[in-house]
Amino acid sequence: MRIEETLQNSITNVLKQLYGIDAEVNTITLQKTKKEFTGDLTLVVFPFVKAARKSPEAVANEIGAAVAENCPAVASFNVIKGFLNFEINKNYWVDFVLQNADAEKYGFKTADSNQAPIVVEYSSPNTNKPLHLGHIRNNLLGWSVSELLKADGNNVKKVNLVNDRGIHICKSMLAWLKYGNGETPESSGMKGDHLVGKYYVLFDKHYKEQIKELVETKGIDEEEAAKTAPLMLEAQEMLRKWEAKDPEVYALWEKMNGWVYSGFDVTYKRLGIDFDKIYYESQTYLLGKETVMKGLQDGVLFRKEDGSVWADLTGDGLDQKLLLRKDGTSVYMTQDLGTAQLRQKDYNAEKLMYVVGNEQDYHFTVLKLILGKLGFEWGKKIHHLSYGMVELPNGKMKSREGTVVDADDLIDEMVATAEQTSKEKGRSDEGTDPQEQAHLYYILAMGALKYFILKVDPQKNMLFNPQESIDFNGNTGPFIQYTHARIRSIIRKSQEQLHVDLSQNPDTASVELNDKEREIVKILHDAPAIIDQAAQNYSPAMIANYVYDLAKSFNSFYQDTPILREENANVLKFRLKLCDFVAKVIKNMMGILGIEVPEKM
RNA sequence: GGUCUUGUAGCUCAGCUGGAUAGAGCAACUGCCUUCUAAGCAGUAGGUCCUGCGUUCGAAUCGCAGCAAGAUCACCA
Repeated sequence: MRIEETLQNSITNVLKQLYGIDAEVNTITLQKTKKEFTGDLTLVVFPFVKAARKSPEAVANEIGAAVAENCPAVASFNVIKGFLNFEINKNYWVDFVLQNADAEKYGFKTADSNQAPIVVEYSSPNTNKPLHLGHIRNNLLGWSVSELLKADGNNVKKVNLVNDRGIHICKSMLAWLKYGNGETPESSGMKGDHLVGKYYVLFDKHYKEQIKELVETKGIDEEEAAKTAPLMLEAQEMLRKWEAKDPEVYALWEKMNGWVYSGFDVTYKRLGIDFDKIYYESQTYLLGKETVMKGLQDGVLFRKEDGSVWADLTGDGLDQKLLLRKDGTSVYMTQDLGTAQLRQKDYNAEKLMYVVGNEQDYHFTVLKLILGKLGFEWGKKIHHLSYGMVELPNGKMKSREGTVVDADDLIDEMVATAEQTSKEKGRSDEGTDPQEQAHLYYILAMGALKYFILKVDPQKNMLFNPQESIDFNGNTGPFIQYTHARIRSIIRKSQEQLHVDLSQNPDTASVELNDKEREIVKILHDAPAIIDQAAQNYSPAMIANYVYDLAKSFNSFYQDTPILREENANVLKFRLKLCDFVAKVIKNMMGILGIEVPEKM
């Protein structure tokens, strides 16, 4: 039994015996004893002093004495004001290490693949432009939360919904037809998504020129000009043709989307993210339309005079929401009604999770409400994992102002920085395979980037300053990767030079724990609770902060405690076991973040 | 204007369901490589936890009000 549980039980009994207090076991909360006091776990006794009718110190002393009496694992206790600090027997910690050090995934639960899955949608790109830093946060978060939920024992399915249809892609297509001269990714050497993005920008440029011209020559206002500019009319015409499945338009659409997909694939691969299933909006929006029509028939929705279809949410304190335009075409909400159903049908999910920015909070409130009105009970299972925006020092990224941080560029820069940093440290040792070297730079770069993004609480907006490249020192991914590499180096040497047999446990009689070791052991001991907590909060940031604490404590220990130079064979072996345990937990926790850890660096 | 989110050191962030003297990293300043990898360690300095009121034995944490920033309230997605 874990020590917290043992103590909780004992304390519950003691409270009953001493004061007749009936406390639920799980209401007894123990906290970690602060560093400046001696002890491992602390009980705050203030909640019981009233019922006990004694001073906090007296209560703490009485409880402490009784618990120490009953629990062999308690080595001693001390009382400071109303705080009862228990010191746990060294044997408990030592045994804990030896019993768990060899576990491949300490603290991880295994998922039952038969249970209803949590379906996590993330990424959800538009196919008209390449991915940028905002998408990076979404992708890393969605992937990592999925892994986190798996680690906590859930069956998880990762899905992507590609927004492949609509006026935006028509704009790129039109511009390519007009100004592209048949340019392809092959002919230009450009990544497909960037090539298509280039024409999206080009459309906007020419479109703006047309508007300006219209305003100047015809004297109409800008709003009117925007609606009547020939390019816009052509784009809309193209969309109509697309919906009518005009063969030429359709073929072009497939060709250009194909370019984008292969471009995305490269970026996804570099980011290390993947999906179990990919949905395409072009294949789901019709179901949304049908659903709306049915809702209309059932009288849940209503039609306005102009023919548009709406949901009335005024009874829920919200507004009316458009679901079908007067010309019968669908909007964003319409297709989301379709995809949600399809997904529910495909997976019969326990939870439908959407990793989408907080700018769409309103959309998801409405989506759930409308699904409920349409009679879909499972609408309640939708959970919008809402995360904050990535901001630049001068505010939000704006594609029109050219302040977008491109995903591919950023990754390239990170890799270059990693290589440069590595060389400055004189770590580009000769003799190593260049491919291995390149892989190291890549995982360090991605480690820095991923950690930088994931360590921030998802809910909060975060700031990225392109001027100051992401750090490799301090509270960073590479710091943790470095710690891992150091440990692996020690383990290697213990095998190659000292031939220590780690498959046998040491005799623990002579093993004592110094403060640093005890600190590390306690952090390791927390791993299961941290995974649990992080999963409940959908927060990879909690994992990031945990693994940083662990690495930091290890480095402090490493600095002043000899490991390979330890002469007592049992102590040596115990320390190696502890090191190995730390390395594994670092590796596994970083794995949840999607960060690889190197054997050497 | 309504709704939602955020506000902690110069900067970037932790601080979990209320608990002891609010913690890290970066930047600044001091030390430590002949010893297991210095991408490290040890230390100094840096705080009106946005403000006020309330709840509580106890509030950065909970409630209310205010201030500030952001998002949203589209026949965009």
